[in-house]
Amino acid sequence: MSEKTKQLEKPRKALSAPGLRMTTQRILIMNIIRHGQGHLDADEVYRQARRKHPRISLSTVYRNLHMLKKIGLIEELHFNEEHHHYEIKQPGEHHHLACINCGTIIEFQYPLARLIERNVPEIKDCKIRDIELRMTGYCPECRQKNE
Amino acid sequence: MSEKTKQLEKPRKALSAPGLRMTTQRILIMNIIRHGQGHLDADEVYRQARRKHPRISLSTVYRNLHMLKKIGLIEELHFNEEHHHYEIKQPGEHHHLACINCGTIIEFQYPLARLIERNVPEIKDCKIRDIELRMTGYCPECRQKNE
DNA sequence: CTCAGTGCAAAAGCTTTGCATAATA
DNA sequence: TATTATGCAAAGCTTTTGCACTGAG
Repeated sequence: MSEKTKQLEKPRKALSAPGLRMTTQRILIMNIIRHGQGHLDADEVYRQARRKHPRISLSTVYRNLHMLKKIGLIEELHFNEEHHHYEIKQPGEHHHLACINCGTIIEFQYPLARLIERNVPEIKDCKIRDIELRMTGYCPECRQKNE
Repeated sequence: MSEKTKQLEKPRKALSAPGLRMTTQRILIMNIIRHGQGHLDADEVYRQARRKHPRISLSTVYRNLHMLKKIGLIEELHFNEEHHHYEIKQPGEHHHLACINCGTIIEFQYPLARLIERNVPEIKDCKIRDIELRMTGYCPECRQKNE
């Protein structure tokens, strides 16, 4: 529940949290990522940012990526490439794991489709439309009891 | 089919391919990865290798990781961490995508379970037992026709 | 004997950090 | 005005590359 509450926080609200400041650089970076379709790595964000704000520095980009990730506004993805890619965290694919001991359903979001499209050679040239992942196993509690 | 044939090639055979040489370093690295449970990054392989072969160099490790990956003996995994991890490529999870236009089934292997266990906060403390991924979409041919 | 592979050291990327300055709340 | 955030430059890591030498086939 607290997980969900966290995810529903609005960007504006999150960026106005005590101790945070809405600088032009931060807003710019946030907007670039918002329109970036999840394709952007740090350097790409930097290059786009410089078009609007030539004096921005790479370290500012990195610091903001870390910060935005930390407060949950963006997500860091790891594809088959060398660098991290960033995208706005948003409700998307929705998967679940069912505990075979107590029946609990654990839900989570994760952009598996994109990861698979980029990471699995056999799928690289395909277009994924629907994706559904089903897992069974043990929830944290039942796992402990089992061990 | 040729995909399958490729995957069934024995390590020994693959390592004896024309133009390749079975050096002690290469065999050592291969064995370390084989026993590494998929937890090893380049530096870890290097440190373990030095215990048996103190004069081995990091570049040899990197060059062999690339080479072994290229000939399909090991797999490079990208988890939520900074570095790549390597493991022996072996038949494991088996997933598929069904083309909604022509019905073709595209099969592929990918260690999704491990990736999810390491990458998804909600699942980190769970134990996955079964995993099944179903996807629908367009195979490369039908995708082209559609565009 | 040949040429793929190795070790070493240097270079190349990408990311992080220290510090003085600028800007927000 | 009190801090947070920035820009710059330098440092840190991981990974790659050039080159002469070694060793497998």
